[in-house]
Amino acid sequence: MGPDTIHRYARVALDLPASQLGASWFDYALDPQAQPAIAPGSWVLVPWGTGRRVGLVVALATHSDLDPARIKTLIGPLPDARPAPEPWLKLLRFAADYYHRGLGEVALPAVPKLLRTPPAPKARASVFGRARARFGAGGEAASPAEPPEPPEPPEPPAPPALNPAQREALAVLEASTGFSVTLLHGVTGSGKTEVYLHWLATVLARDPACQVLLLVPEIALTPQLAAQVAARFPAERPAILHSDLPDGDRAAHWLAAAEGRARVVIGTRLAVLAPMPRLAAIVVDEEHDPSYKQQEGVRYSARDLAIVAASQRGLPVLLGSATPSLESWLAVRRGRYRLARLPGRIGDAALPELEVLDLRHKTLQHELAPAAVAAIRDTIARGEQALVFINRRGYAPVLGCDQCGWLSRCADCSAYRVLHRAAGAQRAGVGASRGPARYRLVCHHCGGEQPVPRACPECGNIDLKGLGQGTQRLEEGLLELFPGARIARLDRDVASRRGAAQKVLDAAHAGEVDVLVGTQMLAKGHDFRRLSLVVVVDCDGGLYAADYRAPERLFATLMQVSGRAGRDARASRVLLQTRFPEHPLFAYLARHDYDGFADLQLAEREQVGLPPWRHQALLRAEATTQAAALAFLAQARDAGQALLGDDAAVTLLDPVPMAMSRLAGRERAQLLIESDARPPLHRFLDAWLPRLRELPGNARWALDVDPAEI
DNA sequence: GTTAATTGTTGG
DNA sequence: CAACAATTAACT
Repeated sequence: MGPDTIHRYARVALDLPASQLGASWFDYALDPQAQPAIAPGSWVLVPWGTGRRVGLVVALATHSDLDPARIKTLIGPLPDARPAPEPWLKLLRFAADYYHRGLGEVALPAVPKLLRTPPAPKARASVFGRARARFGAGGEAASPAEPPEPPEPPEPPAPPALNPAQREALAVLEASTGFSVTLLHGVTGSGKTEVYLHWLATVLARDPACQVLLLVPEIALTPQLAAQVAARFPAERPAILHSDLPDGDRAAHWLAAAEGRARVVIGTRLAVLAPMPRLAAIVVDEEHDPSYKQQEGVRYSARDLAIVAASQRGLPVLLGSATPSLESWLAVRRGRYRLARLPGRIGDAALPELEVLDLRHKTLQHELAPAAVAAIRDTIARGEQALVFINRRGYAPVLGCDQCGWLSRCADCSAYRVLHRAAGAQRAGVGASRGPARYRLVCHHCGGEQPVPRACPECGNIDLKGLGQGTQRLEEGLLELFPGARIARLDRDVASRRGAAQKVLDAAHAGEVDVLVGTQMLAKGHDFRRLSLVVVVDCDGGLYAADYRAPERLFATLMQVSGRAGRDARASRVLLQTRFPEHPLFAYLARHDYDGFADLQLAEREQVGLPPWRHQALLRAEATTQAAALAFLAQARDAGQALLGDDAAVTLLDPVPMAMSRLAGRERAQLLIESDARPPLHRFLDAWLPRLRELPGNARWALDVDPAEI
């Protein structure tokens, strides 16, 4: 095609499920005279059905295979939007290929809703202008293509001195040029964040216009990190990106990242898909955390995409963790990633003593072993804090009738509805059936709620009992065991009220809490000064679970929650309650021996051919009946096997119902695809997916590459 | 014989 | 995916 080629059509990617649609872009007629501004990477408005949509131009073309009568005319460029930067498009193209989705499905959800909503025809000011004005002063005055004014070299406050291990890690990082992946393996409290900040300071100082990206696993960790960044780099205003941001803020911060005005971007997994034209370095904190894997829509791994982005752009990326993922650990063992270690805690702090409490043949009080009760009592008496960790929120995991065996099953899911005490309700008697208005049954999977039945629906028994322990009941039990102690609870229910979580944390930091009870939320990133005891109520969930990743996750969670103890040089203890004290996981944990545990897990997985040695994709299907879901997958497998012939590079397993086979009234099943190498797997998927569209039946399906939960 | 709910089709 | 049409189920 010469420079004079007349492009009559634009190929536009839209946010539509391309794999089931059979097209990853749509043709629109283009008037070359009227619209010279439209090129690949342009954001445009197009007519779609009765309305209009925002799309991304992926190519221009001289002709279309479509009947010209069906082709509509492109409305025009999206007012005030700047073209998508090429390095960003390159990452999106990779993600679309790798996860087998259309470019539009990847690109459009990566843009804040406010910026990709077609403006009302009579709109006066563009949302882009407003978003620019909202982040930082004066940024919107810069001419479009120009990089932002280089900020004055900041005068950073004297940063804390690094210990030898931190200095060595920093030296490893600073020695890197071009693409490299460094795994920073540092025990809890070893000062990983300080290494991040020192490293980013040198990167930012090298080029006054460059940008850095810091990924964290949880929204709750962003304010803390943003405050640290603001203190260290007073001249920079970090852009914050996560899904809980109000629409206006999200647009403003995203645009500041996209236009290079924000030099430091801090965010959760979705931040990896923010365009950053002058990106120079990436940090992925707690890289092992399962939250980096998106669990709906395009199921990408933000950690993996961060590494791809770094590789495409020739940048260094730093992965930090106390318990690295086995994927990263294997890459270190293979020499693909560098390893830097922080083996000890900073200052005088020692790692806590871990003890396993055998729950068998013990009389428990509120599911606590006598030794745990005694340890909590001693801790309170010394004026120190205890953390009691339990992974189930609510009052009791299930309501049951001991006359006939009835249990509070969810009508729409294969799960039990959890007994919850209503917010604000004070301690109410003992049994759940007393004071019916104070309690309700909640499904943690579909959100369905119902009042507690007055009597057993099966046999009419009045005396229904909450079985087992949740955070609410444990809080109640602790109040009973330690009258007068200040007890605070933190879980998703508490945190759902705006500011409530911060209030609990502030109180804990201020020393106004003796015992903290809670879930995962308490395990991550917090630095409680007076905390000298951690009790894990139940470790057994992950020990013999069906999911092969369960031990890895349990090890990481226990390490993380243990790490809350003894951060200020006090002697500290961690008590792990279990009915399987002989399980090898505990021995590694007690020795703080991540390497030993990881090597053992890797060896086990190699033997049975699981990731990270082999590669997987998962086809999920849902339908009104389990039979329909399974039938769809059986046809899919047959079609796939026909494509494969006797090629053994890819294995299709039998369709099976999912672990949670029924969710929100839909029956779900899955089909696992395995391969020793990625290329044949992806070649197969490319050939296979278009066929699935042709299959009869009304199952909904979606592919998950590198599934996290099986 | 109408309305509501569910399933299917279409979009460039 | 969302809008819309077509078909089926639920009712005074």
